[in-house]
Amino acid sequence: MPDAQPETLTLDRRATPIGEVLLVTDADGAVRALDFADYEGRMLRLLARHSPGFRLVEGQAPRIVRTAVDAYFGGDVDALDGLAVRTGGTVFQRRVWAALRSIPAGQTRSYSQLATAVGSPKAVRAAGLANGQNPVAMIVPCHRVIGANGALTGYAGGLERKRWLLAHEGGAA
Amino acid sequence: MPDAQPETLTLDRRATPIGEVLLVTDADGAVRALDFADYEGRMLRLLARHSPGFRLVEGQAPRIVRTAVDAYFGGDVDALDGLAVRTGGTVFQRRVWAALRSIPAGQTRSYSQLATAVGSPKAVRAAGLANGQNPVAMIVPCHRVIGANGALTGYAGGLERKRWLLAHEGGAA
DNA sequence: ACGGCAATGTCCGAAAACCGCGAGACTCTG
DNA sequence: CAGAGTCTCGCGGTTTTCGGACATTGCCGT
Repeated sequence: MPDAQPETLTLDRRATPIGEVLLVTDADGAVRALDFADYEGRMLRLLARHSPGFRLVEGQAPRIVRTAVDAYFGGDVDALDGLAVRTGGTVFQRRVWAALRSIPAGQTRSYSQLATAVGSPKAVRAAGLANGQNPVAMIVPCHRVIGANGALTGYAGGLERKRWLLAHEGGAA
Repeated sequence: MPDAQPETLTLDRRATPIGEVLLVTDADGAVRALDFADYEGRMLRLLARHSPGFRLVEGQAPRIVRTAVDAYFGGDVDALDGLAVRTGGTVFQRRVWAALRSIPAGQTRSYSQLATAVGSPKAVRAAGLANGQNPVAMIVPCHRVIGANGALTGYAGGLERKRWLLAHEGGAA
């Protein structure tokens, strides 16, 4: 009488200039989560919300993912564009995350522009909130959203890293 | 820029003596849901709770599953015992559902016995509720639980069917 | 015998709180 | 007066919280 087996996800760890990152991928090679090692708790919480009842085993992420991450930090700032991600979340959240992926490296948007892009021009704060709940940092570039006045306002991994990422991508800021 | 692809599940429909049943299986061949066609809404709701963000396509369930279902209705009442199921749910619910699978065809248990079996002898009502939220009818035999006085008390697919199933399994009742 | 009640884990709906914002009004300096 | 800080408030989706309801049963008082 075989019974329910939870889904198995792979947890990889990679060193980067801004600290170790955690990289969770599924059986299809899609990225389920990406976060900095010092926010492991937060990542697991988001992961649990999107994929209830999963099981995490340490291991290597698919080569295509690993090389893309390394290439990004190596200077090829568009390297993450082709990676497949898989997340749960509400309709609104997915719209926000999809909109994020269409912001090219080196550019930024304001929260207001983001809200407008998903069709709810007045849901500015909600957009900010959805932004912060993105489980897949960097690949879904939530760091490219800043305040209307140019201030960096907030980042789940710490403003230091947001600043570093934007500088790395060579934007005006 | 590929984006989140929801998990794809297969929906099969099979005719039985007590009406058409819906049969949802995943890529691993595990049964995610099984319910009667006239309760499709309820099934989708449970499915959504356990596997948020899935996509359903009509198709055939794996042969091993189809033949088992047919064999069960054909008279081999133990045919479903070997099938793998996969569900979400809380710890308590999973314990209840696991306990259900250990009730042999042709036998029944009371809600009280069920609660005792999962280690919470006083959670009788809770056990009943968990019973009713079983997404995989028949394979997880929630119909084999009846009132302490022998009454059939309730069944998500209708008491008619509960009665039919118990008679089909040849129990004393 | 019959009716009422307590115990238990979870879901459901409603209401309230929470924010990675932004615009406009206000103050306070040079 | 210009300009930069500060404060206040409205915005809207999500999360949290809370109060019921339930596929029961055994006990207690009448």
